[in-house]
Order: sequence, then structure tokens, then C-alpha cells
Amino acid sequence: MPSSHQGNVNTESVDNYLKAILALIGPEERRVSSTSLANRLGVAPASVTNMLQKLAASPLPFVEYERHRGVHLSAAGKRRALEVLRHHRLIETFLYEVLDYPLEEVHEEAERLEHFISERFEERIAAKLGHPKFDPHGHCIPAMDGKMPKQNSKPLTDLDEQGSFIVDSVSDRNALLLKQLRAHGIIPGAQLQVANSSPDDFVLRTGSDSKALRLSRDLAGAVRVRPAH
Amino acid sequence: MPSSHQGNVNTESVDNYLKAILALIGPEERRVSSTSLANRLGVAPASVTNMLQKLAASPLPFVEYERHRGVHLSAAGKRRALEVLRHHRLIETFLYEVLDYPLEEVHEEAERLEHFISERFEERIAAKLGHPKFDPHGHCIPAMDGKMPKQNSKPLTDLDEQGSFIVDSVSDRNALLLKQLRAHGIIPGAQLQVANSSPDDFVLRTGSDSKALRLSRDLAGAVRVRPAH
DNA sequence: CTAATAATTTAGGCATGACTAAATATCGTC
DNA sequence: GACGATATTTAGTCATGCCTAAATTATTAG
Repeated sequence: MPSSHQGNVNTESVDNYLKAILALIGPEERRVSSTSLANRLGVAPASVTNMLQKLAASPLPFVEYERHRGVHLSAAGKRRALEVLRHHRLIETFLYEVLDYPLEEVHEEAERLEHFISERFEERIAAKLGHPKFDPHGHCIPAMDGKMPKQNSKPLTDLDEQGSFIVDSVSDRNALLLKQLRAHGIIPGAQLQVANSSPDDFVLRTGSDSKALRLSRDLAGAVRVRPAH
Repeated sequence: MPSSHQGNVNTESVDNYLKAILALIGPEERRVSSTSLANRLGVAPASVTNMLQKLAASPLPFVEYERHRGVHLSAAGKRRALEVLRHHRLIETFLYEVLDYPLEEVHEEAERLEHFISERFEERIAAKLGHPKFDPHGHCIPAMDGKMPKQNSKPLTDLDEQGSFIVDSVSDRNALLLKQLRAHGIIPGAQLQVANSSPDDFVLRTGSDSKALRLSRDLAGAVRVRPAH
């Protein structure tokens, strides 16, 4: 029987649903549709409905769900999702800093291990790393109480103006893109001079290199930046 | 669908069966009974039969099994069992050396994580630790090719003679006993002067302490020693 | 060598979490 | 406001890995 804290079942699968919902609600906390969850999780829409019904039916449920109206996290669900996200990002940081993983490989390993580490493991790697605030992709690591500072970065594909920016974060969802970005020196903290931005090509220059780069939309879409103050 | 290398299914559960069989066959490689497996794994005997039949029926099976005659590992099964054991012991060493876990807590965490780490993780922690040969309980860590040097230690409860011994290893199966042993300075490498050995009490003196200790059979049974050369 | 006991296997179920196919709701457009 | 497209849910299956109860096979004592 899988572990539970309060009537809730707490499996790897449930964790993944909660994480996916957290990722999809966005800062405005919209309700999330079954289809978008199914896409994100790589399962059939019917499987999503099934799981959501199960989650919503437990006492102290992790989600609020009404049929045909999408789903949204309860306080307990958000707490759990943030805990798993904290695990994920701490593990990524640990793999990168302590075990010298290449950036593009930390995500997959963290994705597996995040479900199985103990509170002690979490605490120990956090201590070893000096309680980091950001993972190696530049994503913020939720504090133990679930607090996350709000984000003031924008996708590189959404800029209104040209100018000087700092790479805030890079997406961890595609190892290949990540490797290419890294090869161009585009990692969190890097400085970018963003020039022309046509809908399909993003032209810029990095701090380290004097010749201009041209990024595909895919590549640029994996980068978030903030103004170089 | 769970990962597989060669027709074999490769789940946490399967790993645990293989590890348990490996532990129970002993150095003489006896066949293992369903009941002993059931006891070790904490499942019903019928569940064991079920699993063994499934394992034996796959192409390139992990086990050889004939009904009513016990089970034994195939070459592939032994390879897999040793790989998981290597994971387990490397993780224990890592938790102890790098994350400063107390000795008696490494086992439980390793037991969970051993099933989910990648080859890369295994390789990286091994490198970080300088390719250790022994885990913090004093157990030998199988090499990548599965080789294990043979053991020349004996249970403290099985000694023929009194005299001077070195603690070879301590059992990891009971955290409480382990903590008590540690409190008495009985950890791998410690020197022991073994005196009287009645069937129920084991009297000895450690290198570090001048007054004699009296260990219960339970406690003594968790210790293996070798002659102080 | 047989009978009782112990070990093992068979049979039938259950929960989890996926799937497909079919039914039903909702939405956007005319 | 109705209709077709799309999204969602229902219904029915399946594999995994566990369970209990009942049947069967082995072992041991007399």
C-alpha cells in the first residue's frame, strides 16, 4: 500500500499529475483541462479523467474537480506539488554541482529520483549545497514552506524591444535543445544583446562571443530573459 | 511498460526478488525455498510462487525454477542481482561519506533508491568516492563485472576460540541494533578482545575502551569478525 | 509404509493505473 | 439557436503484483 498523509494516496503517478497541474495552471492559476494534462503526461485523456476522479474523491483531496470544467489544486495538492518540485530542483542542483552532470542530463535523473528521496535526503543535499535558491536551469527552488518569489522574466520569443538582457532560465524539457543552447553559451546568467527579432529567427550576441547568433524559434522558445537592469 | 534488457521485465519488485534470492543462496549456492523467500520479502508464499513462475517463463529468464524444488539464479539473474547490490552499497557509502548520514540510516534510503539510479549516477558516485571496495557496514561492493572477493570472516556468535579479532562487518538489517553497536564502538575495523562466549552472552573488550562489554545474542549475531592477523 | 504435518501451488480476487471505443457535453460558427 | 467539431467522460479491458482459501505435493514420525 502506497504511503499517505491524510487519506490521500501518494504514488509516483499521483506526484506526476500534481506536478503537471502545477506547471499548467501558470501564475494566473487557471483551471487545467484534461486534454492539456493528457498531452503533458503522455497518457490518454480517459486516463486523466479517471485519475482526477480518484484524486477528487478522497477525503482531503489534492484537487478540486468538476466534470467538463477542468481541475485545480487544493491547498494540500499545491503543497505536495511544490514539495516534489523542490525535490526535483534540489536533485538537479546536486547532480550538477556535486556529481558534475552535464546540464542537459540532470532533468531526466531528477525526474526519476524526486519521488523516492526521504525528507532527510532532501535536507542533507540542501545543506550540502548551501540552501540554493535556483537550480542549474535558473528555475527557482521552492522553500520548505512552499514559498516561491514571483518571476519577472519573459520568454525570449516575447520581447517588445531590442536591447541588453540576462538569461534568466532555460527550459529543461528537451535535452537536445539544452545542449545546443549550452554550446552557444546560453546558460542562466549569460548576457545577451538581442537585435532583430523576426517571427522565426532570433538574432543576438552573447557576452562571451563577438559574432551574432541566429536562434531558431524552438531554441529561442526555451530561453527566458530579464532586462540587464 | 517497465524497462527490459532481454525479454525480462525489470521492476522494483523483480529486483527485490533477485536480491533476496542472491542473499539466501549463500556461498554454497543452494536452491532457495518459496517460504524462505516469502519470509525475507514479507509477502505471502503464494505471491512468491506466482512471481517465480513469471520470472522463469520469460525468454532468457532471471531464474531457474521447478515446482516444489526451489529456485536459483540464472547467469542473467545473478548479473542483475549483483548490479542492484552494487547500487545499494555504493549509495550507502555515498550517503555515509558525502551526505553524513548516521550509519544506521543509510540502509533504508539505499533500499529505496537502488532501483531508480541510472548507470551514470552509479558511475559518478563511484568515481566521487574513489571506487570504494567496501560499504560503511564493511560489506564488499561488487565490481562492475560482478566480481566479489570471497569472504573470510565469521559471525561473532560462531567463534571456536577466544582472542583478538577485527570487526569485519555489521549487519544492516536492523537499524536499532546497529545504533547500539555503534554506541559501543563496534564498527568495521574496530579491534575486539573476545573472552568468554556463553550461548547467550558474548563478553569482549574493544580497542577504544578498557572495560568489558557484554553483548546479547541478537547484538553479537549482527557482527562478523576476522582474526587480528 | 502410512498418516499427519508442513510446504507449496492453484484458483479466484482486488487495487492501481494504464488503454480503446463509444457515448455525451461543450463550444464556435453560421 | 442549431449544428458540427472538439473535448470530455463512461464503459469495459488489461498487466502487475499483491492477497486468501483451498487443493496438492513432500517430508517426517511412528
